[in-house]
This record gives sequence, structure tokens and C-alpha cells, in this order.
Amino acid sequence: MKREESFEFGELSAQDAMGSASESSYSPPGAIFGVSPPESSPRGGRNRRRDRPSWVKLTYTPYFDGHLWRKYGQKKIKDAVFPRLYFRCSYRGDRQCLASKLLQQKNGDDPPLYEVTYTYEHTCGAPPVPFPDIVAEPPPTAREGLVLRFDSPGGHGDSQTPQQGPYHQSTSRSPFMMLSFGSSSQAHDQQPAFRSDLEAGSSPLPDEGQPPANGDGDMFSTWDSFTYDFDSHMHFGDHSHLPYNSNYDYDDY
DNA sequence: ACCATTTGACCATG
DNA sequence: CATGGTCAAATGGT
Repeated sequence: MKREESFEFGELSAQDAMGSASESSYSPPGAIFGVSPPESSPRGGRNRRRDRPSWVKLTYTPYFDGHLWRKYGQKKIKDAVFPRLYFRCSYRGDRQCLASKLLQQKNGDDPPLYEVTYTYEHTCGAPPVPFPDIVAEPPPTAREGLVLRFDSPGGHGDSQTPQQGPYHQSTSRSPFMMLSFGSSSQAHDQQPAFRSDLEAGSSPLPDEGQPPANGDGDMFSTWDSFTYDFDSHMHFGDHSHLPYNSNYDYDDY
């Protein structure tokens, strides 16, 4: 009947919180989060669901937001044709990152659009995960035949690789996989068919009160740079080593 | 063998 | 009371 998306944000004043310029993945509501996690809530009153800061975002690539998530649930919503997927930061147990996100497919379009609702910012130190493993291998001589390799973070080698299922599913329709590099310098000119992330307010929705969205560089920027920068050999997908995820590390249920 | 995912049930919130 | 969200155990995959 009605979407109960909660946009309860604190105040926009924690600019220092996101001073790190290294964070350009997806843009949180402007770095609010004075609303501390459960820590703020004494045992007497757990953080009500409504107190949780969250921001919605529309995207075609809900799985590639620069962070690793572990799916912890799926539920079929009454008013939704598609089930809702629940994800949690893979570092939850190691870094107590309360960041979580829930996916909701909006349409069964060919390029399905998803509504991602993020909750809490990543306190795990924003792990560097621009995208799936992208390895550009420019030939030593001719750089016209640049070879791009798209690898899913689930190859072999690392056993700690969340997002095995999800990735497989979306991989088939990931707009990113359809990237084509022409000889021209500027390739992205026509047909912006896909926008990595749409703003929740852009939709037919009556301005959901989208947060500041600040400079939002979004990972697309990364791609842009990548597209114009692959002059030398670059190596994306820095999968150092993920922390162990002891399955569940509940604080206090 | 390990880990992430999967599915169902339980709990919490509204 | 209903819906949504999270937990929890099992299975599969690597």
C-alpha cells in the first residue's frame, strides 16, 4: 500500500566523518550518522528500526557498489512481485560494520532496475572494492588491442568470496559487461542507456526527500577514469584478503 | 574442509 | 494482527 522507506537521517554536519576522499563508491546521505548504532541504545531500548538511518538508491547494478556483502536473507514482500534480498557487510563480524542493504527489484525489465536501501554507513573502513576484478592488459606494443578482462570476485584462489550467487545472477545482465571500447578517445557519447545509479528522486516518485547526495562520484567515475586512463597497465580488483566472517557475530540479540 | 549461500521459522515492529 | 526483518540450520560450491 505504502512504502515505508525510512529516511530518518540525523543532521548534516558530520563533514569530517567522510573527509576521506578515497570514498567515492556510492554516496551516503551526506555523511550524517550521528545516529550511532546500537551503542547509543542502551540495553533498555534497542535501536528501533525506525531510528536507523537509511537512504534509497536506484541502480542497475546493486551488487557492485564497492563493498562486499553477505546475503543473510530473502523475503517475498506482499506488495512486490520480486522478493527482497537482505545483505550485510561482510565485515560485520570483524569490524562491526553495521552497514546493510536490502535489494528490491523494481521491474522485470531486461535491464532490471533495483531499489537498494542502504542502512548505516560502512564503519569497516570502507574496504577498497571498486568493482569485480577488472584487469586491463595492454599489449606491450600495440595499445589498440587492449584486452580487458572482467572477472568475478569468485574465481579461484580466494576462498572468502561472498556474493557467489548474486553475482552470477546479475552478471548476465550487468550493463558493465556490455562496455565497448572504440578506437575513439571518447567512447561514452551516445546512448547512456544505463545509468549506474539513479536517484530515488528522479523517478516518478515525488521526491522522496533524497539526501544531499553530496558530490557523489559513484563508481561510475571510477569507470570513467578507468576508461580514459588505461594507458598503462592497471589492475583493478584489489582482493587482498578478506577478514574471516564467523558467520554470525551478533552483538546482543 | 571451509565458507557463503539457501530456505524456513521466529521475532519485532507498525 | 499483518508484514517485514533477522536469525538459524542445512546444503552446495569451491
